[in-house]
Amino acid sequence: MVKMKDIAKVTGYSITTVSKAFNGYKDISDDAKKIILKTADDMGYIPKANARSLATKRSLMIGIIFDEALGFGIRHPFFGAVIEFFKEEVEKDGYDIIFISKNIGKSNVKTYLDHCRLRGVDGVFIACANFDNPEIQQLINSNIPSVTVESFDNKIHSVNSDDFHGLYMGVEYLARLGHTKIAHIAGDATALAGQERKRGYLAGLKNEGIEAVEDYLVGGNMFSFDSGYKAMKVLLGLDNPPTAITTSGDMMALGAIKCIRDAGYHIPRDFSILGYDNIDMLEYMALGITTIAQNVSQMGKKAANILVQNIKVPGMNKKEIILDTKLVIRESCRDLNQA
Amino acid sequence: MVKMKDIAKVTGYSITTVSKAFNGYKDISDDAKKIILKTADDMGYIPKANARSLATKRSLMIGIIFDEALGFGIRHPFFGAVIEFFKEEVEKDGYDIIFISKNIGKSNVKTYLDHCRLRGVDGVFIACANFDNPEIQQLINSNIPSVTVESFDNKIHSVNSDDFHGLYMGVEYLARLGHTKIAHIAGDATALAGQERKRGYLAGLKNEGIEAVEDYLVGGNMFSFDSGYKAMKVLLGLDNPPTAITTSGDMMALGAIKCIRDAGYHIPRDFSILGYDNIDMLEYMALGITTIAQNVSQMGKKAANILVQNIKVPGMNKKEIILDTKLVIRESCRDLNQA
DNA sequence: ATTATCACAGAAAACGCTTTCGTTAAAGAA
DNA sequence: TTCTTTAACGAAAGCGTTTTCTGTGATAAT
Repeated sequence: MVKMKDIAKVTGYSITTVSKAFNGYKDISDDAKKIILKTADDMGYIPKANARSLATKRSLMIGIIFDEALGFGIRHPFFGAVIEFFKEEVEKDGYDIIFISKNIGKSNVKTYLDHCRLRGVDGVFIACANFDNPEIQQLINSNIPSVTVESFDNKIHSVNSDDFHGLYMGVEYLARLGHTKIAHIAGDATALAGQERKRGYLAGLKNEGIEAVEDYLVGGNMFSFDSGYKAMKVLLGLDNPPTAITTSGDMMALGAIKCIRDAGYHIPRDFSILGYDNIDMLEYMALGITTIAQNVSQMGKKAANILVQNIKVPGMNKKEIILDTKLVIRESCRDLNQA
Repeated sequence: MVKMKDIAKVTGYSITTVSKAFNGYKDISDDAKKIILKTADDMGYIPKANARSLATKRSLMIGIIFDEALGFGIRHPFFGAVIEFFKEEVEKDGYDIIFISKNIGKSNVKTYLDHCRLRGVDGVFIACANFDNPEIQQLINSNIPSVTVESFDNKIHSVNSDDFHGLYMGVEYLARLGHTKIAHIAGDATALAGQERKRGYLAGLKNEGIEAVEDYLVGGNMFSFDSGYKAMKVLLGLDNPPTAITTSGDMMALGAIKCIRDAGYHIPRDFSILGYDNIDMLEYMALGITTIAQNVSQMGKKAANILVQNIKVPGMNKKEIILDTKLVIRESCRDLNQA
């Protein structure tokens, strides 16, 4: 592999000057620069990131933390998408992403922070994690710049959706369609998103003058398909079941739909369903599912921008960005007015 | 950050001996080793991968190439899953994965190979790529070990599904249900998978004594939802439309289903649909879609194993692995016998 | 008692790059 | 002319490891 030394030899310049040609130093003549760059190109020179990192203490790598109970990994319908947009954005600045897991190989790397240090990442994107996890705390208390989405911790930058308003908007829509018996399948109560969406649901109800029914508020553990299925099952068992069901995530909505269908009912004839997230999958379903869309691409991009910025200017103030949500109307909610 | 030098100072041993303690050298006493390891642990020592790579010329990083026209990136329903399993497997050996794209930042990195060299990856997993692409050729002709799935090139290890038999089995199943008017929405004709599945379809037909109808063989560009939708549209326009439609991918099947539904028909009453791949998404659909499952986890794992092996013993013979496919029966195919 | 073997340890070079600082010659100021 | 500034360049140290090779004292073999 051709290295700077080789270019130096061919051009007659020193290694120092060669290096300067690449790194925008001013104390080098235009001539020298031109010759060196040309020669480097001809010789097919590619700098070695490792060596460079060693010298500069910058790796141009960003770690991704993906600490979710569901085990989807990269395939997670929501976070997978956020990461994709995040990745595309940081690549513009020359960063590569790397997945941070504990237990890497046989080494003595045992924690997220260890792995970050091993690879010398310049920053870390905590895409999905429980902030009660001591390992996560250890990480965000370290000197490694970090950003997260869909969660909040005052030690770290975050970008979130306006989840409160999202569900608020959702029940507003349902009420407009004539629904009064509106349920909510809540997401993880320990997650910010789960809490906010539930709050939005409750506030939406109040706003419409609808009294909250205790039985209509179910779920509350995970955001999963199964959890949605189970929650729907209890809703179905009620003496006076709801006509519309809001959810804290599309996967739960999908689970609920499956449950409804298994019970022999039809959507939206018998039950109206409102999803949350607007994951890609919905595009491909035969039955169009009405949902509250998060701005996934913005979420990924903003997170990327903030992190990169923080890497460049270390002492940056904590930023918290809130993204608008949007109601995406498809076919899963019935208009009771035109019965 | 604590480095070997610090451990050396504290323990009184030399840097050399400290290094030996970590790397399984034999010319070090048990005592020394124990003391060094203990001290390292106490001091929270984590080796720096960069420095190590520089010295060893191994990076413990594997590049992932994801060169697909669809633009899904990481979110690709099929390859995303393969990559996840691949990742989990290589992590056991201490490898991290990194996504290889051209045009990385402002650097003079312009090709996949450039990016690989920049990062010094030990191997590369060509998850999805067109082997006619000169950049891909450049890469597999380099000295970097590589492996691919769902494609074939005699220069590189590959793991594939028995796609031929998959579709063969599919039409066999459909014929058993009483179907004789069986169509096929073909995948990309330039892709091995697309070709093999089509071959399997044709062979299956012949095996059942069913004459192939030219009009029943449609599609042939991409594996996408849209492509499936469009292909189904022409099938629907036929004077004598098929009763069953096999596809070269679940996304196409989903597109076809949408098309059928938009046209006011019902599945499986009016048309039977057979998917291919068994992507995760199918689990969550209200209508269970019968499909030919590829063994995604095995595909990812085998690819990982082969690549890691090849990294360790460079001159390894080219391997080609063929995985079994499996018919997964759900609800989308109608049994014509019990009409 | 002498030599060969062995177990253990460390010095030093190497990996490929960046960056500080010093040097030189030419140009400008006095 | 002499002094100061400036532009261009290179020497060398440093980043944190690994690895080869040499050295030493103790033990075993002769």
